Amino acid sequence: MRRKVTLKQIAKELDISISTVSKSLRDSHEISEETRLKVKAFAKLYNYKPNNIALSLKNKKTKTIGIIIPEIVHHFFATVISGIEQVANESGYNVIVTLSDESFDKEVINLEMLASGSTDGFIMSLSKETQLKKDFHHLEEVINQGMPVVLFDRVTNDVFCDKVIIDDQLAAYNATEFFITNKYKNIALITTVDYVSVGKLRTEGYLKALTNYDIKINENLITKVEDIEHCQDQIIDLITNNSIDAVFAVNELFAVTAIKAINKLGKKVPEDIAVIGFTDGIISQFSTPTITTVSQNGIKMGQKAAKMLIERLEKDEDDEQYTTEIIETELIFRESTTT
Amino acid sequence: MRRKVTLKQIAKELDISISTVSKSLRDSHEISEETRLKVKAFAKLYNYKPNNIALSLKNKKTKTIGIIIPEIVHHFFATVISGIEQVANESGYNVIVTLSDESFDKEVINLEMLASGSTDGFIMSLSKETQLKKDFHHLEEVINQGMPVVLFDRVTNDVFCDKVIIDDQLAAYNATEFFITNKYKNIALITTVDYVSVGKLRTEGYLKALTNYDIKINENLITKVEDIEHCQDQIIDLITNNSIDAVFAVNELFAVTAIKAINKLGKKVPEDIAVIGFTDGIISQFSTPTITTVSQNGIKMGQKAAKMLIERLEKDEDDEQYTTEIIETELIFRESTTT
DNA sequence: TTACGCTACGAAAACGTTTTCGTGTTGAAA
DNA sequence: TTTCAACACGAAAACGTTTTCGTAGCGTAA
Repeated sequence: MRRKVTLKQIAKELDISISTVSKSLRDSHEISEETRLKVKAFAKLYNYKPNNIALSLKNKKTKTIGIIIPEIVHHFFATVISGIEQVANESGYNVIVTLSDESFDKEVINLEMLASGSTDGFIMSLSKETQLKKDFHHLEEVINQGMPVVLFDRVTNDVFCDKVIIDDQLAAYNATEFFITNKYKNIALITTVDYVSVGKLRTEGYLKALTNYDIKINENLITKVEDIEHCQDQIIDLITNNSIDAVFAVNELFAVTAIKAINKLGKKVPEDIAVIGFTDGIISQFSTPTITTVSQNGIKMGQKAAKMLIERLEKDEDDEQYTTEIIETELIFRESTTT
Repeated sequence: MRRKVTLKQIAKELDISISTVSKSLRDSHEISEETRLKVKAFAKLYNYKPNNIALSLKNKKTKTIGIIIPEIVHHFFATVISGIEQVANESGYNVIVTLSDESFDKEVINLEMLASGSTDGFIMSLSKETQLKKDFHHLEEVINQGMPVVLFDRVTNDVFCDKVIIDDQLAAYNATEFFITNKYKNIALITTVDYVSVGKLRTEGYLKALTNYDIKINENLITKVEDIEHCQDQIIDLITNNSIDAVFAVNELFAVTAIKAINKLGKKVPEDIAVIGFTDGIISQFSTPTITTVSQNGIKMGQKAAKMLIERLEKDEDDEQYTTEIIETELIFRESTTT
């Protein structure tokens, strides 16, 4: 087993000093060409690679970005990671991923762990529990220590940092408006409980659209799902007990569940009831019928977040001017709606 | 902005030596209780956390596991990461994820980058290109340097290391056998090109089942998809031009595409044609009809891989005895088959 | 008084780099 | 012959830890 070779070993082997080896490899003009070539040949032969850890310690930079997300099995978050990874790699950064599992405690633990030297900055989306507790001390702490943080998707106004979001309210407004202008009268909403920031915003967009078009809001048509695992019953209730011709769901899961419920009740999508979802994930693309949905463009979101973070990392003066970037959404028309 | 506090700063502030501070925080009996408490109080006040990078350099351990996978937006890989992350966290390890994007070069670059001190070991699944080239020098290199590697799912016999896989052949055999014993006569196979190791194995399982039950193999019923993006046409051809009553697909995408093609041709699943897929992902769970599939249990796979890696990391003598763990699969019955 | 053994702490090395500064040698100019 | 620059290299510090070893001060037993 050939262990990793260090500058010291090369120096010893060639009977020169460590400094000379280091300078040779970095093409310093201080070193004669003879020595330089000799060292380089030797280094190549032994496949020398500088030790990242030592470099990190010396430079006080790890060239690593920490990502903390609630769940990785959500397609949306996976696409965001993919976007982050792309631009991070281009700029020579690594990406270290941890999951909060929607738990406040895990979020704090992961943040603190990564903040102890492992990463230069963070890109994160808040866990549900954190949004519920509204406790952001852990974020303020790391920001205070000079580590930049970029929040995406599930953000909060209570923390001052860069953010990248979509205009959830506008996107929901547009989806609802599409229904309205296409003569749908009874538009149901399937949404989350209010403490999920994006869910609340999407609900507001729905309400705003109805109000703007002078449509009376019927609370019976609004279902707030408490327990995602068992949303099916609630949704079936909604569809059974009301005469509706359109459903706007704030995520894919609700949308597909609605479609299945509608089918089960002997009605057809989109002929009897049209459906629009949120998040252009696997489900929307492959469900039958395929689902018209609001595309969040996770890749772009990740790319933007990474760019913002890296930009802040690479300039030394830390200005306190934070920006919130809004990624435009798009209504992707598929089979669950007619035009 | 309160920068991170170090031992040196605490020492200076309290006018004692660095050693004393370090020992106090680690509850050394060498230090008087008075000093110990004083230091601890001060450290707590300033929220002292040891610098991971410095520790890594000193201990020659990073407590970090490197993951290299082809794609993160594949649900299966996401579940594996989730499994890895779980047991890694429990053992105090971090997880750093990089993506090869199915490219050999990116796989090599990421591996080398992480091998230069960033991680203690690797868990990876080979990129398609790597499997095609059969070039594993990069893996041998890091293994030779004493870094343990655990390969999962897409593995190779050409590299000596721990592996965790499912018995792809057996799983495919069982799925095919299910069709056979339920009186299905004309069982089609939709699979990948042969250089994808798991695809090949699943194909073999299908063939073996047919052979064992004395069913003549009809090459026309076997479609090897070259280009996943445009698999639809190939699959439509298959179903149009042959009289089949069952389809075994080696992944979710092929399965759902087959179902859509079958529907388009005016036939019904499962009444006219039954379908079994592979991978219990989002698609299988939410497609209409839901898809009977072979569950790979990515979570379990990730957990096992992480356990194997950590076990090897924590024992100092490196034995050359490598094991290949086989995760049992399960046929999950849903609506795309009748029983 | 001497010898010894604690107690409580500090100095320094080590991990692997990079970089600043110092210095010995050489050759050329004065 | 003296002086000085240029060249080529080495010593050492620094990043933040942990740990080994050394030791000053003090109390106690002989």
